[in-house]
Amino acid sequence: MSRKQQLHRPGPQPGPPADDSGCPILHVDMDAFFVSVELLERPELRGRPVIVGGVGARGVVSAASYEAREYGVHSAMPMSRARRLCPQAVVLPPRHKRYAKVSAAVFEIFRTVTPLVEPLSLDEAFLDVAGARRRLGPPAAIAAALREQVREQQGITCSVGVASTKFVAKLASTRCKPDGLLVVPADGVEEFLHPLPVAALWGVGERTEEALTRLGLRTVGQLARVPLATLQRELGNAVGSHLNELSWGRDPRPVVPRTPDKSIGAEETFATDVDDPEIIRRELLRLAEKVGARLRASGNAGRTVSVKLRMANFKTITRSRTLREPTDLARVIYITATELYEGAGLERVRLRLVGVRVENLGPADQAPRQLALDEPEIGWREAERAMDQVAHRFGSGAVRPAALVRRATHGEAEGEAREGSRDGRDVR
DNA sequence: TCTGGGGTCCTGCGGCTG
DNA sequence: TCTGCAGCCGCAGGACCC
Repeated sequence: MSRKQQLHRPGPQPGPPADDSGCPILHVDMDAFFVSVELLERPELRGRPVIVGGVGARGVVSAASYEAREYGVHSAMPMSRARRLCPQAVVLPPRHKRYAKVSAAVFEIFRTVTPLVEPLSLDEAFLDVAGARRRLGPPAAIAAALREQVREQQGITCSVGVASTKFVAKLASTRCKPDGLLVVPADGVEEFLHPLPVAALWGVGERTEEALTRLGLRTVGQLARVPLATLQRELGNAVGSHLNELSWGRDPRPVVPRTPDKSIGAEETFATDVDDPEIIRRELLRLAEKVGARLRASGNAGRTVSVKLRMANFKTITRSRTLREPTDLARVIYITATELYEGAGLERVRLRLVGVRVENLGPADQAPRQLALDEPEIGWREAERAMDQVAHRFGSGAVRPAALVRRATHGEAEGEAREGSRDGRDVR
């Protein structure tokens, strides 16, 4: 579902089985995952162009069926453009909870093979099957069995790349989509990689591709032959050496089942641009509540609060502040975010997006905590935990700060209170 | 054409400190 | 006391990923 999938080409012709003896890494990627899940409940849409994505004025495509892709529709494309390219497409709003449920079931299947499962997103993961060979057979056989189980148990298809490294396995799965399996033998990595366009490499996005094109480099093979020092001079030390390594198929990263979160954030694009500071502040409050609740649910607290402000012309600025102590309290996050917003001097500027993020995370139970002089013994922390419990029992809208419910008390639907702020209307 | 929302990582700069 | 330097940290911006 990524931009990289536009690089997809038909896989190699069937032939004798490839040598998978040096290939313990599997990359499993669900095919058009969000669409596939929707089709489980709407089988009548099979074979038709289907798009899952934001249905608002500023939505983008989250996933497109292969039929829709034939019209040029792809993920991250503005929905307005997608509708123009494929007016007959059926457009469905995303249902992330539903996808998360199917994803969890698929990942359970993965874990019957190996505990070394590294999720990349809801719809893809790396598996290290080196330890499963004696029990389940060679990697290619394990991959085939996995694909079969996912199809049988969940009714959706996936593609699997089998290789010696994560990076090559990922390219292999992209290459054999949809519903495919591709083994890249350890001694065939260069032959596989070098004809590919440079944009196939991890870390080469639009900008880097432009820079490489300016250097006359279009394929991975061409890039591989450029001296390391030249790449580092043109792209920076880290990116230069990273691309040099990848171009030779070198990627020593192991499959890591769980990496701790480094930041937790939330952001919102308004349906129309907003220049009313009161509405912006209310949105910051809503986002701070959301981030605080997610921090507490994950058991984390963070020291750095940052806000993101995107103006009507798409210019984006961020402002951050590091606190003396880590926090997981929405109140602290909100106060800090508001001060950062006010300090940015954008109070009469039209904004299209605001975001709040907390970084420098660590376990909340190990965070030092000093009671402020004016803080009662039972204070905001306890109040917010009580809110968490109410939300857990009755749903996330059951209890909220007064500033976020005023409109609902005027006899309007709760959901509209939020939509109101997104519309840029004054909801005080 | 008109660009979501969740993240990670890198770079450059300036301030602080020993 | 002042200066130069290195290392660290905080901050801001940007590129990239799914």
